[in-house]
Amino acid sequence: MTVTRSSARAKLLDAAATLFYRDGITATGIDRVIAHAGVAKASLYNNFAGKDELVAAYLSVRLERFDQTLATLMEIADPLARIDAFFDRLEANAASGQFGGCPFSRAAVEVNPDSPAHRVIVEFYRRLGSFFAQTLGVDIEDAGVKQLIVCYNGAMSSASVLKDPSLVGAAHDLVRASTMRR
Amino acid sequence: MTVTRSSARAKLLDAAATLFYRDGITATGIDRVIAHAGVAKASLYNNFAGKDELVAAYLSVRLERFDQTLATLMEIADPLARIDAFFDRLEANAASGQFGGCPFSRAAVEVNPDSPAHRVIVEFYRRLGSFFAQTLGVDIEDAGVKQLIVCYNGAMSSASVLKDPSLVGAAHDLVRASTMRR
DNA sequence: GTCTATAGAACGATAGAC
DNA sequence: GTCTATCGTTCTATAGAC
Repeated sequence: MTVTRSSARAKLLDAAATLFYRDGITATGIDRVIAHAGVAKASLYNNFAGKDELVAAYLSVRLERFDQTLATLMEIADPLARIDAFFDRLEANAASGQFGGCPFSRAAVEVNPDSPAHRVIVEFYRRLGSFFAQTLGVDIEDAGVKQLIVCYNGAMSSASVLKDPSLVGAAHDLVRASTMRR
Repeated sequence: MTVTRSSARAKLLDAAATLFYRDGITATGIDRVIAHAGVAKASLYNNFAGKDELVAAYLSVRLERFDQTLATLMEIADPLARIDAFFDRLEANAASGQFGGCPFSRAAVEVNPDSPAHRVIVEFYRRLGSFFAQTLGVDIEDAGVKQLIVCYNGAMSSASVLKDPSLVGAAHDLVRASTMRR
């Protein structure tokens, strides 16, 4: 069995999720990750090619979870109700204690553009745009999609920097009032 | 004249502005800053207490420039035209080659909350909110102000991450269509 | 002399890689 | 655990301006 092997990998991904998101990627050293995971340093390099790959894997886990959320939301038939539910989830997240904004846009500031992590970030925004486009029944290049992306990023960024969850509500109001909903 | 004195400091602030904004703060080492500025390492520590203070000074220069922009915009009497002009400037900036999003929200990801730089970031958002509140003729805690902050952050963040200036235009459309303008 | 500039060595700490 | 590289910082030593 490869129980130990997968366990070390899982513990590392768990520790990475907590530390990279809470303290930042560059500010979090390898030593801190393995200490928090409770594994040996060699276990990291057995499971990942290096820190860059660990960062990419951390974001991939986030992306998977995001996909599941989108799949759940797609079960809502009414487009307007679906978008409402999307921003309701955002508001709930922002109100939670560990909230620190969008993990992908946060990471985008810290990773360099040719990093494997950057590909995951781009993929996240592609899926976000695709979700909005499907819901609005328009092309992904549509202005309405762009407005929703602006509202998402604005909500996450503002609520995070100013530590004020009510800004997500402001973004939600903006979405309700905007032309894209007609 | 104290040409030499102010020159080293100015060169350092110039180099810091370029490198911190383009490559990120943590990714930019002291050695790279002084090499780009063409000054000695001691000159940095003669003019600034350390890297943290240099980062704070870099953001303070940005804040000063932002203040001048706001002062110019305040000369526009009509509130709606003033906000239009604000987002027009954003669009122009985003279309320029060196655009990399809001320097303050970018820095917020990299500096720790008790850093001197963080105080400058908070001050930036205070002045941005104050500008919007004055223009709308409402309190700084008003929902309309929050919506404008969301649009600003959403525009800067989206256009930067996705490298698509048209997202600033989408944010502008959102502002035009929103309830805050009635 | 005093001040600020220069170049560069060297410090301890910590990074990522193996 | 050990390697090497680099981080931010401090210090030595010297040159030029007022």
